Amino acid sequence: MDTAGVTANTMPTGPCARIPAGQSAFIREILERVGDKWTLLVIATLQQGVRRYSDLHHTVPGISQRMLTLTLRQLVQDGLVTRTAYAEVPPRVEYALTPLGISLLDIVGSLIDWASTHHDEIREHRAHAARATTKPTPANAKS
Amino acid sequence: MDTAGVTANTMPTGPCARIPAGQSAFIREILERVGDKWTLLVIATLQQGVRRYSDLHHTVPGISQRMLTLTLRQLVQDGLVTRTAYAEVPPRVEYALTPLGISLLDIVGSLIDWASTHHDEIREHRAHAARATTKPTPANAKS
DNA sequence: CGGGATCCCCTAGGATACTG
DNA sequence: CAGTATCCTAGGGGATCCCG
Repeated sequence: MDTAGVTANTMPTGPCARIPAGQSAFIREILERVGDKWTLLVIATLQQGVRRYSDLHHTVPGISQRMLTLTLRQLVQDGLVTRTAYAEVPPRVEYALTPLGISLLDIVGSLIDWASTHHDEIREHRAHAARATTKPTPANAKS
Repeated sequence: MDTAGVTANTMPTGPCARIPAGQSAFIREILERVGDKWTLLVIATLQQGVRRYSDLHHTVPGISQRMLTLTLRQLVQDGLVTRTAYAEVPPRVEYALTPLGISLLDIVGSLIDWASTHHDEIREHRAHAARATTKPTPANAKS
């Protein structure tokens, strides 16, 4: 039974409530930052502490040098990660999260949490989906 | 293997600690679900309550019919949104968040919060980026 | 009104090779 | 070791037309 909204869906007075227009910019921003294929994985790996390039390269499963470099560069540029290069004979470069990066990690944690909690539920839905389109009128047939 | 971990790497016996391998799957899953261009925007719009197709179409700025349809279909299939079609003369279809969708909205809220809090900070970093590569401070080594 | 079907373009991102 | 440069493809996603 859906009928009534779970959390009082009564918003007839205005076209917007909290997220639209103004906030869509933020959503865009977030997606451009962490919505790509590797950023979150790299950040998640860096949560364990300082990591070297080659270290990350084979810790993050399946990432190419190119993508690792690009991802790291963007993260550094955004101030989420620090890059420390040591001018040694065998070059050594270390990457680490900044406080800002760590603060993001917290949110990501929630996201992972959510996914691990509900992913059975979602998979189940996907499974026997393509079923009812939630017909409101059982008496009225529509193919 | 590495020197000293920042946050007590209590995982010396294995190559992975907490996020890698096992969790990367979840990250992947999340990104495939909400990492695309429109999903979060649609969900955010639906937080205001039941919405019709055409309603969404011009509430979400810049979305095409195609993308709206595809996004909604995926959301319905994943059980995040319900689709209710009324067999009327002028067709009417309403979309609404399921409890599952609402639970996700909560997390997204945190994400938006994070973005709105730190986006100045990030923009500032991006601005005068391309600067120092965080040299290991010749006078003092990194902590 | 609420989509489905098509065409087409653009860019994220993989593979490979080279350099300091 | 830690990248950079280049080439190339899959598919995300816009525009357009059509249909029930």
